[in-house]
Amino acid sequence: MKIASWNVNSLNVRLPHLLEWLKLQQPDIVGLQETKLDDPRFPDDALAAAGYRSVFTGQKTYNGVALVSKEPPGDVVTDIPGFDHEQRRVIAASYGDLRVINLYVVNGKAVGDEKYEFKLRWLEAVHAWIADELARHPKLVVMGDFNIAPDDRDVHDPAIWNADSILTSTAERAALKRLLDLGLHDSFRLHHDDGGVFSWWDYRAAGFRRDLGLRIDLLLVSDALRGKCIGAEIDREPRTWERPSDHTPALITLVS
DNA sequence: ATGGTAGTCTAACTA
Repeated sequence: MKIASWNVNSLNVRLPHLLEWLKLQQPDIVGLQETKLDDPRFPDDALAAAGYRSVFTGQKTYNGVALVSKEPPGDVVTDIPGFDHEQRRVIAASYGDLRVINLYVVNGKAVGDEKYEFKLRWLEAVHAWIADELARHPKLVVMGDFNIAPDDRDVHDPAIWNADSILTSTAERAALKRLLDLGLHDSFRLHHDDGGVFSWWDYRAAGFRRDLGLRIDLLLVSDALRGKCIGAEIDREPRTWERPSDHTPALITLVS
């Protein structure tokens, strides 16, 4: 089965891209971030017509996450236990014995900013939640826009994206490592050692044309899924389409 | 060093 993560930066604008990509790739499960839609406006009818079930938790203008899938979801969670917050950034669901958590990690704005401090607190809460989920669901995928580039291979210029920069700072990377230390693996790195493969390019300064990107969209797989993850890719194509999201989909292939 | 773009919404915030 194929599982994907895509920050669509407004599902209202990007629905045609999503529908086209579902047709092309036929993924089984897709986690969306930054839908920027409140729940009554979520296009679940259009996705149902394309053969996909949807669960979602959204808000106007900002944030918003969803899971769309060919199989019906169960046991849906839309808040970090003990960390309820108005910002709609997490959704989890079960598909048989597979558990999927979809995250839109806080951006953080700049190192030292109050939003950065919130990012680190939020990641601590997510850590506790994932530890609990993993104890109950050995077959776990944690996907999303992590807003953290794991290491220097994942940035176009390590001099710019350094230990003091947002998305690459020491504390952010340490928080990601703490998640991985629970028994999760960056699926892309199970299959590729090369640098320069990115999932996000800034709209500004012709970032995509110049390939000034970062790899911040990740799918983490648990120990129990590690051997079943037979492929991990980033599909650059949707980023080449007209009026694209600034992110492009990341995906994995799992065998049962 | 600055500003560059996009989305939501028409002012300013977020990324």
